Amino acid sequence: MISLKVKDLSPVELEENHIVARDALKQLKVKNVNQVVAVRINGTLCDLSTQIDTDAEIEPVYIASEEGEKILRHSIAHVMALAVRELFEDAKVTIGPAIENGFYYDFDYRRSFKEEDLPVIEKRMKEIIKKDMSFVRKEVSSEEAIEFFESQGETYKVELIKDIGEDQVSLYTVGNFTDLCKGPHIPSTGMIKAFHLTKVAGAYWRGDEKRPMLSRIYGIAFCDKKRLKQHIIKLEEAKKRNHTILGPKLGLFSTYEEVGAGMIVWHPKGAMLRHILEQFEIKEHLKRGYELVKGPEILKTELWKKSGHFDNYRDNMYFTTIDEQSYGIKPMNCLAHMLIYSSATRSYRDLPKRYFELGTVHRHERSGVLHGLLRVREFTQDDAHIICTPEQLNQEIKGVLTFVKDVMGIFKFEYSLEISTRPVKSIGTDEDWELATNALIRAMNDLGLSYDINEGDGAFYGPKIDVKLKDVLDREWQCATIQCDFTLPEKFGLVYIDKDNQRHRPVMIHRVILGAIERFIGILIEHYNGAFPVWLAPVQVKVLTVTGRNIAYAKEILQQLLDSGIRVQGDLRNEKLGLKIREAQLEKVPYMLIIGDRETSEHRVTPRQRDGKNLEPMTPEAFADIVLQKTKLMTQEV
RNA sequence: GCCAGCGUAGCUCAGAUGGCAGAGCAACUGAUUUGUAAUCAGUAGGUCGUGGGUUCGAUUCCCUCCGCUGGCUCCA
Repeated sequence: MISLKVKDLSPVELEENHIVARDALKQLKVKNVNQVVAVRINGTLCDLSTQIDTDAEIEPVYIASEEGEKILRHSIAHVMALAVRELFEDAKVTIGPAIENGFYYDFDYRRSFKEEDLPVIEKRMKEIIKKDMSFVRKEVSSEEAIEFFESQGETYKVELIKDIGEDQVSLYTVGNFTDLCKGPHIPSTGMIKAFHLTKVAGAYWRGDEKRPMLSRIYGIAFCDKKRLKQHIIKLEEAKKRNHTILGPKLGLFSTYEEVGAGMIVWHPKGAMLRHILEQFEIKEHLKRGYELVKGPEILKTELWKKSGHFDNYRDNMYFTTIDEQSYGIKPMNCLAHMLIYSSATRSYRDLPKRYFELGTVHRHERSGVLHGLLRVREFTQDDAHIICTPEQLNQEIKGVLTFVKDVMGIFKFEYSLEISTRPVKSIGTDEDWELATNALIRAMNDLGLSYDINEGDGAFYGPKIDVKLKDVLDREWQCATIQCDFTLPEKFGLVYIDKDNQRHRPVMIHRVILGAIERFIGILIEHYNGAFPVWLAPVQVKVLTVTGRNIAYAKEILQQLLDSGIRVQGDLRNEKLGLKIREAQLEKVPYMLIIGDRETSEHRVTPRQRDGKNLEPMTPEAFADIVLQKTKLMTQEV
C-alpha cells in the first residue's frame, strides 16, 4: 500500500504497491490529464510512464507550462532526428536540446543541410506525429549503451557516454530511433501540435572550431498553434524595429560595400545623435571626477609588445609601417592613459586618477560575426581607466556600478550582470586574479546586485563585470564592462608614493559605460523603435507651413528656435500640409509646428506631437520652453 | 574564418527552360497655394554586386572575389 498526494490536496491511500504515474494522476482526479506531459515525483522530473512504488508527492507538468513546453521542444528534437535518419540514411546524430522558443539538432552528414531540405524533413516529422508514436525509456549500463551506439555507427553518442562517466545511462526510443537522453519526454508524438523548422546553420562539434563542422537544424515550437502564430507575428514586428533597417531609413547611418565590412558611415542625423550622446557622456564623467584625455590612433608596435597586447591580441590588430618603424592601430585606449599617469610622480593624495577618453578603436573581427551597428570593426568607446590604491578598488568599482545604474535608468534599459573569470589565454599571477575577482564580487554583493558567473570569459589581463542589453531579437550584447587589471600597471611600472614614503603599485580598472557608441546606438534605435525622446532626437522640431503666405513667419520661428539651441528643421515646400505631416511622422520627429494664416497673424505656433495630439496654439517662447525643459530633464516621453 | 541563404533603378520588390529588363514609392519638370498621415500630369533613371569561364549570345549556367542576413567560434 502506498500513499500519494498531489500538492495542496490531501493524500490518497492506494491498494496497490505500485502504480504508473499517469494512472496515479487519474486516480488522484488531476484535471486535464491529457494535457500533462510529465510529472514531478518528490521533486524529480519524470516521465508519465514512470512507476511509483513509494509514498510520494506528485505534481503534474502541463504542456502549456514553461517546463512542459521545454519537454515538448526537446521531444520534437528527437522526432526531427528520427525523420532525418529515415531520410538521410548515414546521417549521424549528435546533440539536440530545447532552446528558447524551440529546439535544434546537430547532425554529421556527408553534406551540410540546405534550406530546401527543411520542408521535406518537416513533412516526414508530421507523418511521425500523426502515427502517435510512444517515447520509451530504458536504463542500461554504459557498456551496453556504448556497444549499442557503436553498432549503429553513432560515434558521437559513444563519445558523450564516455564523457558522462556514469555506470548507467538512459535511452529513449521513438520509432526505430534510440537516443541517449536524460529525459523526460512527452508520452507520445501525438502531443505535438505546433512547430516549424526555421533555419540551418553550421555548428562545430562541442563548440570547438578545431572539431568537425556539423549541420544544425533549428525549429520553433509551442504547445499550440496560437502561440506559434503569436511568436511568428512577434518576429515580424521585431524585424520592423531592426536597427539595420530603421537606421538608414531614418537617415542615421549607412554602410557601403566599397568602404568595407564593419565600417559605419554616419549621416547628419546619426552624427548628431552621436554628438548628443558624447556631450551627455562628457558632462556625466566630469560630474563624477573624471578627467578628459586623448591618445593617438596609432602607437609603436614596441609599446604594444610592452603592454602584452602584441602577444595576446595581435590577431585582432591592424599594423602599419611608417619610416621603417612598425606601428599598431589601437584596439584599446589604455596605453596612452598609462603614459599620462607615469608622466609625473603621483602621491596617494592624487589617487584615484580617472582618465576618460571617447576613444576610437579598430579591431579585426572575423567577417562572419559582423552585424549592423552591434558588431563592427571601427568603433568609439566611452573608455576610462581608473588608477587607484588597492584599498580604493572596492569603492571605485561600486562607483562605476552606480554610474552604470544611473545611465541605464535614464534610458530605462533593463540589463543583466555577469562576472567573467580567468580565461585560458591570459597573463598575471593566480593571486592577482583571485584578488581582482574577489574585488568585483565583493562590490556586487555590497550593492546587493544579482549576477551570473561566466567561467573563463574574462579579458586576458583580468576578470570583468559585463553589463548586457538585449536587441530586438532578444540577443544579448555586452555594453558596459568593468575590468580589473593588475598587470598593466606592473608592465608600465606605475607607482605612487604612499604615506610611508615608499613606492607602491596602484591597481587599475578599465571600464566603459555605454560600451561602444555604435553598438549602443544600435540598441537605442531598437529600444525606441526610432522614436527618440526629445532630448535625444537629432531633429526635435519640424516647422511646417500651410501655404506660401506663411514662409516669412516660419523662417522667423526657425531662427528663433535655432537661437535658443533647439534642433529644428523647416518644411516650407509648396506641398499640402497632410503630406508634410506624413513625412515628419515617418521621420519620427517629436514635434511639428503648424504654421498657417492663423498662427502668422496671431504670432503663435500650433505644436503637433508625434503621438498625433495637438497642443493649444502658444507663443514660440512658450513652446521653446517646453522643448528645452524636456531636453534638460532628459525625459522619456515625447 | 566555417556552414547556410541572399545581392535586379535611391528604396520596396516583379521577371525570363540563356535571346533588347518591369512596377510602386522617391527624384526631376510643370500645374496646383493647399489646415493635421500621400494633389494631379509628364520626364528621366539599371554594364541585373565584382572579375573570369562556358556559349553564336549570360542578369540567368559554372568558378572567384566583395557585401549583407542567420548560426558556430570570437568580442564593445
